Amino acid sequence: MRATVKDVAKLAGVSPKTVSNVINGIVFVRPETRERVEQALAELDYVPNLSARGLRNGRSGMIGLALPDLLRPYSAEITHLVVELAHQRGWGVQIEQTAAEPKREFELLSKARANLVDGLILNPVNLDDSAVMTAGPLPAVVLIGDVDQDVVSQVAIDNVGAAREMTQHLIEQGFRRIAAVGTPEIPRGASGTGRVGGTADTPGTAAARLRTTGYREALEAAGLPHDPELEIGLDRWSPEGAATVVGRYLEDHETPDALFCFTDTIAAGALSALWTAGVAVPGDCAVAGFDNILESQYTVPPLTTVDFDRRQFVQSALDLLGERMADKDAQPRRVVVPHRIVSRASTAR
Amino acid sequence: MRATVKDVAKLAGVSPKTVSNVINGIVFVRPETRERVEQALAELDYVPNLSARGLRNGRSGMIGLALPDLLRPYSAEITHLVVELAHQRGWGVQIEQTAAEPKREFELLSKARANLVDGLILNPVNLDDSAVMTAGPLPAVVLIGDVDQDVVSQVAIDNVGAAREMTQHLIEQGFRRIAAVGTPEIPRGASGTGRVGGTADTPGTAAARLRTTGYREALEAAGLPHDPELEIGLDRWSPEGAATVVGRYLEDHETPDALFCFTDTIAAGALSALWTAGVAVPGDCAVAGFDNILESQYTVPPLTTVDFDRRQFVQSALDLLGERMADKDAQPRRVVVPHRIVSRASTAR
DNA sequence: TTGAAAGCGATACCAC
DNA sequence: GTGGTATCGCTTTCAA
Repeated sequence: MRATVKDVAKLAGVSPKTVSNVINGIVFVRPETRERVEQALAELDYVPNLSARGLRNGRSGMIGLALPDLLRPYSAEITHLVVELAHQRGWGVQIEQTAAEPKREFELLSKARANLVDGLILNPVNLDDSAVMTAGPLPAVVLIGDVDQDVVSQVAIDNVGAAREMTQHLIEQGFRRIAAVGTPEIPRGASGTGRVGGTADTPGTAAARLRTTGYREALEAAGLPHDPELEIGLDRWSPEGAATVVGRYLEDHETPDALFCFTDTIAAGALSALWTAGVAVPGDCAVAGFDNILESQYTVPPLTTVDFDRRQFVQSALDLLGERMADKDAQPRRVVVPHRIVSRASTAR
Repeated sequence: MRATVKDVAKLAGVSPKTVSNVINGIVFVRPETRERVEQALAELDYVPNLSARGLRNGRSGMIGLALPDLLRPYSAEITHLVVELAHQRGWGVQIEQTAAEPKREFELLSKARANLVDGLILNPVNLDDSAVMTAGPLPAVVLIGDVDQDVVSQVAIDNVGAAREMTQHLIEQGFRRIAAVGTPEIPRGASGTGRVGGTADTPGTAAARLRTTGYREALEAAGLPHDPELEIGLDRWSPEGAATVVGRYLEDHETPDALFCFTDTIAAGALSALWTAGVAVPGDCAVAGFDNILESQYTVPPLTTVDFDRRQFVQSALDLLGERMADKDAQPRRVVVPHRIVSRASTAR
């Protein structure tokens, strides 16, 4: 059986409380006592039982991280940073995948209330039916990603602005027929074309709607026509989906001047489809992405994309989470992390 | 304050034990009693305290997953599967990054012994100085990846065989001067060239050594000369590292017929470097990878690579872990998951 | 079938 | 400074 504080206390000839004091190092302990205790700790190879500590303290020392789809390189980057930066604060990270199912988000919040995690970083896909909006006492939660709420703290980027600027950038490069890839897809029904314009009440992820808005704003500002045919819908932001849909699109549509893909992952699929179709990039069709994942610097050709400081993004999320964990009644705050356009060969003229 | 079993019991007019019985559903409870309890549970919005449960049961219901570098798409795929498949078994997943530091591996094992996780899936980079080899009572641990030990259970692929087959495949395609990218790098000292042959006592990761061995075996079997100049060392398996090293290599070496990159991530960097240097793939130089990450199907051109059933890989790891968690004295087992060569355009003749 | 009470291990309160 | 001791919330003998 593993050693407990009691065993250590007995061996060191002190009380459990003293052992605890030594371990947590808050109260002053006489050096010679400390010495004895530490020796006993080492001798018995003492490891504290974190469940017991958690029970007593009401804190587990862990936070939860819930992302819609862990499979994507983007998720890997977020996870990497959360784990690294949380570790610096002495927090462990429990990871979850919501797969865009609100049900899973509920489970997570409940887990947080079950004291298994002290806080939760949640990337909701669609807040309308998301768990956070339900009334009731919430654990410490920080939302990452752009959704419209002010119930809990949030860190986001300006999706509309970024999409507008990217579209504008493409226009400035001289491209005119600019397609958007990843616009909201009709969830059910006659989705034969796979294209649909997002309106206020159109289903789809928040980011998809916002980026579509920015795209349209830029077109309008430049006096370019809004062509619904150029909004290519995707029900899931995956390379396989993008490759399939873009490939099919190229078969029966005139090739656009440029594709503005709503994530780099989509762009990877699009590049693949264009290559398969024998369309030169950027010569016959330019391609831009969004997120600036690490891999996008090494695609062929390198990808123009929207960059934001992911480390600061995550750091902010942890800051906000820390605030809420320390003070349950802290005002929800919203942090917007700046972004910028990174222009690479995929949109060169 | 949150409701406890006691509160629920009081409200339902029963004892805590009965509430517990209802919650865990093991013992038969009279339907009308159950009804009352369930109503009370709902009314008080009861959520069990998992720390308390963990303390009492000695199990937390969570497993740990420790990967060397969470940043990679490969890590994302593993994490995705572990989270999904563990969830099916009712396990939560705590995630960690070892960054190839044995120190972190130690911390994790200690965390496992601290009852925060019931088991640990560990992907060690270099077992020689890895924590698992230290004596002492180990928690349930399963190793993923090819390292040489029989202390704990392990799931792996045949790295030597796969590398041999891939090299052979390239030879069969007619390539002769085949370079290997990702061979073990000298840790310190005169690493001016960035190339070094791995020998038995050469430092480097286990996978790097094993894949190098397979590569050499195939060359030898085909009667091709072993040219140390064709073993391109990498200290870290990242696209940026690969792009830099391969780019530099191309400047002062004759371009090989083919590059066998030891991961798809390396291959992505290599493809980028070749594109930058104006070397056509596969026309002037073929490229092959290893792992068949999702993105490799969509690179330009699509990447020939070594595929293995990642889902089965992870499923096996969880099976083995389950065994060890159920029976501490279960014999360590070793599962080897089959692999196959997937030939795509990047090595077409 | 259900109730009473002990105890998992660590910590904080209150004495000394 | 340090020692007893109650307590966190849940589960589980043992009785009834």
